[in-house]
Amino acid sequence: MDVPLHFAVKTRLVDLLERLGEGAALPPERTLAAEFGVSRWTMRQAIRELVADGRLRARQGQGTFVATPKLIQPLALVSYTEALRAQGHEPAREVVAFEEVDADAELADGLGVAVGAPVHRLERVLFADGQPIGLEITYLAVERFPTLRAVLRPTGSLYRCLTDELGVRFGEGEEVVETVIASPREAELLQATQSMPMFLLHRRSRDVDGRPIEVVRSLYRGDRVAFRATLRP
Amino acid sequence: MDVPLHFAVKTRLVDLLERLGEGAALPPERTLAAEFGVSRWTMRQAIRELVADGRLRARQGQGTFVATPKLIQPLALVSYTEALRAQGHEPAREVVAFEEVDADAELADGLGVAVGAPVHRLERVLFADGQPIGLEITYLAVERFPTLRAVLRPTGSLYRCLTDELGVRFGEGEEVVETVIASPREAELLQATQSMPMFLLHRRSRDVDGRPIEVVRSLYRGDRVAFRATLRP
DNA sequence: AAGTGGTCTAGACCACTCC
DNA sequence: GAGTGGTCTAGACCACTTG
Repeated sequence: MDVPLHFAVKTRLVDLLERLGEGAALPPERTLAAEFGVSRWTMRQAIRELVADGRLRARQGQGTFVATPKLIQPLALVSYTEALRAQGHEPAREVVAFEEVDADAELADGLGVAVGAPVHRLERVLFADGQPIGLEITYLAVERFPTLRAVLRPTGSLYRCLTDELGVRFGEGEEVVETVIASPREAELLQATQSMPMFLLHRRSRDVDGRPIEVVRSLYRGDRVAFRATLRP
Repeated sequence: MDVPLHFAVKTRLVDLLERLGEGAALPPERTLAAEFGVSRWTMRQAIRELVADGRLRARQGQGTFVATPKLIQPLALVSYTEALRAQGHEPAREVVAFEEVDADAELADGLGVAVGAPVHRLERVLFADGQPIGLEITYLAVERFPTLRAVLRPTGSLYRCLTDELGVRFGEGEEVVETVIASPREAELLQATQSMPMFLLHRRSRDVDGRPIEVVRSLYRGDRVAFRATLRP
């Protein structure tokens, strides 16, 4: 046995799902395990990896299906709404929380306020074509944007609100991208399988005068999303 | 049982590894499972996630240890050598393969050559402080760089060779970043646990005149690496 | 009620490292 | 040889969706 059994199974499953079309249903795990002559654990390990790779989608109580390609999002200071529309997808948002919190050391540093200063905390689930793909938590200083709660339509574009109504001119930002495993709460909000790899993005953006605008922590489903960055020397 | 048992175990393990210092050894899986009153499978699931998150490192035959923080690499058209040195780490490379292949449709498109044209294929493992963190496969057109094999020192910087010796002036590039699960071969080359989440990067870069330079496919260990991008509006 | 994927157990054997 | 993590089995029960 050169490679692990579950990987051989994975390879055979790839053949199978390429013969089936996009959206097609796979046979049940138990049936596949019996057909392949492996235990259900081994079959599930193979399926689990294909789900993480974005090749399959598993839905409890329904079955396992061949997935559609990943969505590619730009890594840039642009509106989620416009970026998605530009690619022919339908964006939507759902507000999970919109509250005021006290800045901890990291937030204070990123927003240029004192530790303990009031900070807007806006947590939203991002949808593409009706499916949840990301969870975004945005922090903005209350001191700088005191009217935000009054001006922002929760289902509208935050970037549009900031630029059009509050006169913000975005300058430069930086984003750190890493992979993490989703927590149960995060997986539930994103309607994703638990323990799946996700992107964790940490963003700090500034306006054209170099003043801090926002600190953003976002979580995107690794099985549904990829990012495109423009590189410079 | 609100959250899955393995997640509760994971939470308790985080407490434990924060009490232990960086580099400290954890008790064996079987011992921990007994202490926590769970099966070894459940304990392994929790440990597996912490390894994927970059909090633990498991070494077969040795034990499990508290990991060091992730390395942050720039998403930019810069030399791996210089980027790593700038952060106080020691870069190294190991050539896995350096051969000529025929361009398939995707390579031909990315390199601006005809399908079937000869293409350099340089596959290297990237190290930081002696540990493998990435696997990089670079494709360059033989037509454009006929002397590459003669000029490039395999353990040296490709970017330095291209700019200093072959007169290339890098312009702009684009990189698509996604998460994937490592194959057994890839995991072995990177001395990583199998089935771990990794970054898959697809890069195309051009010179200042807009001519294609290279197509790069890289795989970075998700448990050891994060990326930093500079954002523009 | 039946069938699906999701979690978990107990136990086995293998591969590797160190003594 | 002893002890470690890595893979795999057989079987159980739970949670969810659809008829």
